[in-house]
Amino acid sequence: MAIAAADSEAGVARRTSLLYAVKRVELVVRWHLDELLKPSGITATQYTALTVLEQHDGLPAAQLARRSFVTAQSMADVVRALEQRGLITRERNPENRRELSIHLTDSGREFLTEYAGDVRALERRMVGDLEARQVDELRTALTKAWHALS
Amino acid sequence: MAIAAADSEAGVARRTSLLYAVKRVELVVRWHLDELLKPSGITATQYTALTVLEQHDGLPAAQLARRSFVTAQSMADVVRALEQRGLITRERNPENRRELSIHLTDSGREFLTEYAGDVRALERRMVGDLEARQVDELRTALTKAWHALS
DNA sequence: CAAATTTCAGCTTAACTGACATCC
DNA sequence: CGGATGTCAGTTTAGCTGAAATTT
Repeated sequence: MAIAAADSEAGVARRTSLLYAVKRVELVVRWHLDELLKPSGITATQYTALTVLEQHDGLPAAQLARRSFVTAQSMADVVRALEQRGLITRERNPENRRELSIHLTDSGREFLTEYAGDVRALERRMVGDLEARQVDELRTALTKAWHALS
Repeated sequence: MAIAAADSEAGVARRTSLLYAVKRVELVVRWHLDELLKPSGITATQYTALTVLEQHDGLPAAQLARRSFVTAQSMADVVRALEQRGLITRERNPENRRELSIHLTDSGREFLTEYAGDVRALERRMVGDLEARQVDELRTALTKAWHALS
């Protein structure tokens, strides 16, 4: 989807709408990420889930869904795919019999290692025209913006 | 869909991935925009097209598509919907007989005026925790990031 | 002839809503 | 019982690809 436009034009320095600015960055980032992951057969959504797991091992699917910004039902498909590829395993949480804790397998960790470089390169390329301080400020601003609307 | 995760967690101040940060802002912004536009029956995509037209009156659909980040085929549906609602008109460009120049109608302009306040409020709320200088830097950083990946 | 615009047709596929069982 | 979690089923719908006509 899209958002409010506004761009500079021959001479006139019109301020780009922030909503539009966020949108287009997200779109171009997604496009690059899709390209980058294409050979692996892993979708960007699946990749996100893996990186979330990397930081929060043992999460149940429902919580993984929240952190990945999809519904639990959608996450079920993602989890199934990742499990079939052997990148994750699920095991009953002994503390809570209704939960299935999800863990990265060695293969899953290897996968993340394999692509970490490319993803980092993408991120670096994205902020290639910014100074380190500006990158930090961008991250901070985005995080604050997210909190403000959540 | 989504992107590389990484967040702060009890104590540990892990740096949030920029890709993840952009993604989640985009998602929450879209959610608010959808809510805001829901009563009007206009989708966020249609709204974007209208704001693009506001700045570039007379654009043919194919160019409108590019600026709205969708294909020409997708834009055709958007344009049809907007035309049916009387928010835009299309007329053959006398300079170029294959083109259909798209123009906002008075009704289209009224629509934009009607929602401009709410959209601006959303944007302001989004950057409510930032100083004016930081907002400008955010806009600049996002624009540079987009250019760097385009 | 290549490139741009428009439009018809068909699809796909990712994510959604709804519903329900299980468990704490 | 309220609130999570997991899972089955069905749907949608937005945007896509493909293809062709027209014009420059």
